[in-house]
Amino acid sequence: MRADAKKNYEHILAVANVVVTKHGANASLRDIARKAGVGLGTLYRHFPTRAALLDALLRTGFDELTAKARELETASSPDDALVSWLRDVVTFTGNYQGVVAAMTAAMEDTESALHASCVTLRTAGTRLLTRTQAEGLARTDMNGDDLFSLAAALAWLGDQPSSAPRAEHLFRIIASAILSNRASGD
Amino acid sequence: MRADAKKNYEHILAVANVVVTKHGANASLRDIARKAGVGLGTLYRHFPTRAALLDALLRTGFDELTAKARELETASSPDDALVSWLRDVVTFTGNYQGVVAAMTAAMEDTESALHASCVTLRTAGTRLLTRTQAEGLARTDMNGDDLFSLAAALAWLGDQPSSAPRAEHLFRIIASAILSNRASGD
DNA sequence: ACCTGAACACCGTTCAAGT
DNA sequence: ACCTGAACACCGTTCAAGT
Repeated sequence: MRADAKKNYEHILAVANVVVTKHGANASLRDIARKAGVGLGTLYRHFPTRAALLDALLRTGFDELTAKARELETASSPDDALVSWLRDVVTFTGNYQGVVAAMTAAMEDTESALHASCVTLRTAGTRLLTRTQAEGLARTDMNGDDLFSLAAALAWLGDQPSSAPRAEHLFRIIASAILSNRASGD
Repeated sequence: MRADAKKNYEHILAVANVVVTKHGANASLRDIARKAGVGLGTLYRHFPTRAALLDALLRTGFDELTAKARELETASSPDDALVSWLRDVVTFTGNYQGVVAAMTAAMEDTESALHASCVTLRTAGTRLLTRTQAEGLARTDMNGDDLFSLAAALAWLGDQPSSAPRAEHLFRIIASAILSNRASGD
């Protein structure tokens, strides 16, 4: 990558971080290009899709969450590790309003630039869940997809002004559901 | 209302039902007007906001859900009534992709044309929840807002292709969390 | 009273033309 | 190689002009 191109890339990303933090994952790309003082085509050259931009924006955070999962795997009891990590995931994605919808969409679309990151995240969660289940501390009728879905739902609730005030409480309700070690109960 | 106006009103609503069912709650209003063979201003005259259109579209269903809640209150055991009603709410809103976001927004915005319907729905749910709690069959650290949030989250999950296949399973997980009669668990 | 559609200010996306 | 911004096909919303 040429030096000037790299500079543009970095600058667009920095501006995007500000704009997306403020206006959410559906922020105007035109607006980002404008604020970055760059042509609209330049933004598209570096980030051919919105998912590509979001992935570049979130990858550092995703990597940190993956690393965190590994630490927790040895440092904490299984149930504490799972809940603590889940909280981190929800908190992080909650920083970017609307990003969780992009993530659930990317989960299904293997062509999405966000796909790999989401799969990595799900894998990390699955490991923590499996470990907790093995100790009989989490319900066994759940898999990593369910965990990802519940995390996404909690993040989405955090985006809704009507639910946000009780987000922590809703988190605890769902966390307790995961940790109840019953078989598929109805 | 003049006869021709009424006819337009009804026809727009019928077309909107088709379009919103197919393309979701954010469907193009222009498209609806076009397909209804009506000027764009006519649509805005009858439905000044998107929320007003959605409310007109959903009110029948909301009324049915409210009536259903009353029936269940006398016909079923508290826990069965609550879960059965919750499932109906989730199923109904799940028919219109994206409508649940409009509902959570309307919950906070007293000026929204959807506000009253959402409050009515929440009230119906609160009654079923309170009754279940009184019998010691639902966790007591929850209120009607939480129930509404959890219903919304489940409906939202149903809209996400990555979660939809396990929507029923996720429903059961959350339903079981509501029905676990423990105090505020950590 | 009610309807129409042009007008305005925005989008996302593409691509010829420039350096 | 990379950048620019006009062009295209869409939006939501308003409102003067028509019937």
